[in-house]
Amino acid sequence: VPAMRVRKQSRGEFTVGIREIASRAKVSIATVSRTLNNVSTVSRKSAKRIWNVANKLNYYPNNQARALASGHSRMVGLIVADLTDPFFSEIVHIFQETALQHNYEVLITSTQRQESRMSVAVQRMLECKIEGVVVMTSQIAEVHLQELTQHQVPLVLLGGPRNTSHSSNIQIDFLSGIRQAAQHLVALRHERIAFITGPLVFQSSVARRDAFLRSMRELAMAVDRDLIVEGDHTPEGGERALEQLLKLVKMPTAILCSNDMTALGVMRKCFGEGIDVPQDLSVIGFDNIRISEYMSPALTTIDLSQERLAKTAFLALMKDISGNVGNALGTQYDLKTNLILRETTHLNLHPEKETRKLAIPSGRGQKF
Amino acid sequence: VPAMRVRKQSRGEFTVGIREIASRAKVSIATVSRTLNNVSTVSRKSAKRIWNVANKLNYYPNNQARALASGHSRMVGLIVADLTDPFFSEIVHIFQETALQHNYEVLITSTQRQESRMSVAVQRMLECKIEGVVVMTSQIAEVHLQELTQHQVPLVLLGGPRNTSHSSNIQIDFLSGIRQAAQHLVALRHERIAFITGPLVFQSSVARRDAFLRSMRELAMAVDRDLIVEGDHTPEGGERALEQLLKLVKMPTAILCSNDMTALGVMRKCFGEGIDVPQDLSVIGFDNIRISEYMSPALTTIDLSQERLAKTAFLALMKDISGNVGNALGTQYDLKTNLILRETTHLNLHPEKETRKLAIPSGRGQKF
DNA sequence: ATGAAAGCGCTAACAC
DNA sequence: GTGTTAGCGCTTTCAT
Repeated sequence: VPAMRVRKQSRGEFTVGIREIASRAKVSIATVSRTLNNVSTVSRKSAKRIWNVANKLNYYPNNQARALASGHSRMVGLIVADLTDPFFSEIVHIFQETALQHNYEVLITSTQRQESRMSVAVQRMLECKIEGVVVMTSQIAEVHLQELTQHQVPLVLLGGPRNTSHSSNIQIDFLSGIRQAAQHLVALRHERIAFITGPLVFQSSVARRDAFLRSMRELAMAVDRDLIVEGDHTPEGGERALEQLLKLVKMPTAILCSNDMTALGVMRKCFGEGIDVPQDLSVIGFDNIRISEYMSPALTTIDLSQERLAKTAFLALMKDISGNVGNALGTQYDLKTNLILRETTHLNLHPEKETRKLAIPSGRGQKF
Repeated sequence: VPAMRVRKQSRGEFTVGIREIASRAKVSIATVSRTLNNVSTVSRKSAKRIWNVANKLNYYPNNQARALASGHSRMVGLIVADLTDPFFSEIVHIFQETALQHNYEVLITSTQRQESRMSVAVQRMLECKIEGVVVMTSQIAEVHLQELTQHQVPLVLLGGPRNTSHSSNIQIDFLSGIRQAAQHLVALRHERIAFITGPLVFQSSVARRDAFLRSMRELAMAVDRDLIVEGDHTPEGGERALEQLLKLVKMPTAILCSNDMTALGVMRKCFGEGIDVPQDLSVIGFDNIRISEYMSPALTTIDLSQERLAKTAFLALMKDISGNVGNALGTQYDLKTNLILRETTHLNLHPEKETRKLAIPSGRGQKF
């Protein structure tokens, strides 16, 4: 039985493919493929003809088929802790934008800070045959990362363990910004400075707290145990933490928060309790999410450039994907943080002991 | 030359596929495929054996291959105006969550309110052979929608034109919520009530403004032309709009904003200018984004349930995808809006003319 | 510079 | 219940 050369249309649907283009342009499908992929060995004449036909037919290549045939899906994964957190939504956006410029699609996953969601996320990534994954959440068990590396998937972690093999790592230099914040507050005569942490089960939360502790030690400032309160990086957590601080016999005069959402909750609670920010209480956030600028008063915060982070992450992944195969140890990246002075810090009006008066009239609008 | 039955591994990479499983489980690849797809006609014994092998080999199906062979990509597209806008990031999240439950991946696109980005978005969708698209932005030219319908892609629009063929439509009932807001303000004795619109090139912005105008007319309240100011749905736009309002000889005592981000800008500016919200000026937002609750004072706003919107959109799309093929007219959906009373509205303390005193002491915390 | 042909990993008839 | 086989739409040698 001779093979028929009839195009079988399954389910009666009609799709333009390179076959159609090939026959109309009187060339082989190979030439069409080359043309569409900008392979240089195609003659000007054919190329022109092929492009014309393709446009006329309103042709769009089939990514699935392409991926299958070429072995490259041109997809990467991005796993974040919470897509609805402004900090991450900004990152997701820039990351995707960057990916797009490199002709990559990105599979987004928000774990909503629940570790249980990771396994399904990893599964999706693997089934879509992504070429690499960026992980921006601590709620990820070793097992899941192993599952990925086991399948040869290049990994870029945010604040992962120091010397990871099989994966690159982006480290945030919390200390640089937090030290600036601490010095700023001390310069404003604050003596009782509180710190509201993130969930301490996460490395990154611990790192921020430790950076604070270290900064205070450098300045020879005592820090009561009471003044370190655990939050959860949500406004609600911030409110609860402030409540706890409010019960103290000696209230802090300044609070440093592990992220801006926490600071948002703190300020909200202050408003409710009639506490004036920054006259009665100075507040500093962390992340510099877009809306921090629009709070009233505008939040003084530590900037962690979401744009730099997102771009660094994608580029790091690209490097690892296109780089040599296999077990090469990943690259380390470091991102600095910086204090952004706005309106929520003020000279401490109620110092406990008289210190020598310095000519620092106010913290507002002051260049650091 | 006899055909060899050797698995040719391209590029030297090793991937477990159903062939591998089949040979180890001593069945054909068809049976493996059936098992993995839970087709009931597989014997218990074989199924068990196959699952065991699959698990042991750490097998993950290849979605691309699946899509190609079956003709179903199990991917849908979601196009939103701005992923970094809290209103949309919430929607994106819930939409994706819902999609996941139905075993669908979602291709997210944020047009950043630029129409130019639509064409590339549409291109991506088409190349990924998505099964349907939800469009939640007005910045989309007819041409692009046509491109999609032309390719038989089911469409769900948010606030699209009324009687669209080839696409379903989710209509927001702006009037229900805006009328409540207007009545609330009038009940609080406000007479000069301003409205900051969204960009008036968009149907949805016009619709909100018109709902306001209509509500005021219903209440026999005059609305000066000066009191309708165009914003752009960003905090910056809100600030600019308030600036304009501030120049008026007769300031409004209440402002209704086309969205919460605008209200955020307004409140920020008020804080800067020493205008007390709500004593001097009542402010009402629209959308009820999560942070509106955490502003200080907490924003009174009109709720548009992001959860309902996202779920409705996805389910509508599912219906159109699985429904009959071709040119069936889509379904219309309607979503109500509702006033949420919080802390940014207050009895007007400076009424122009004495109206009869009613026993309404304050707008704060009041049930409407 | 172009074409023929062999798959990529899987699904879905169809046959038994 | 299970196996055989023909593709899905494309890329990519290998010849020519």
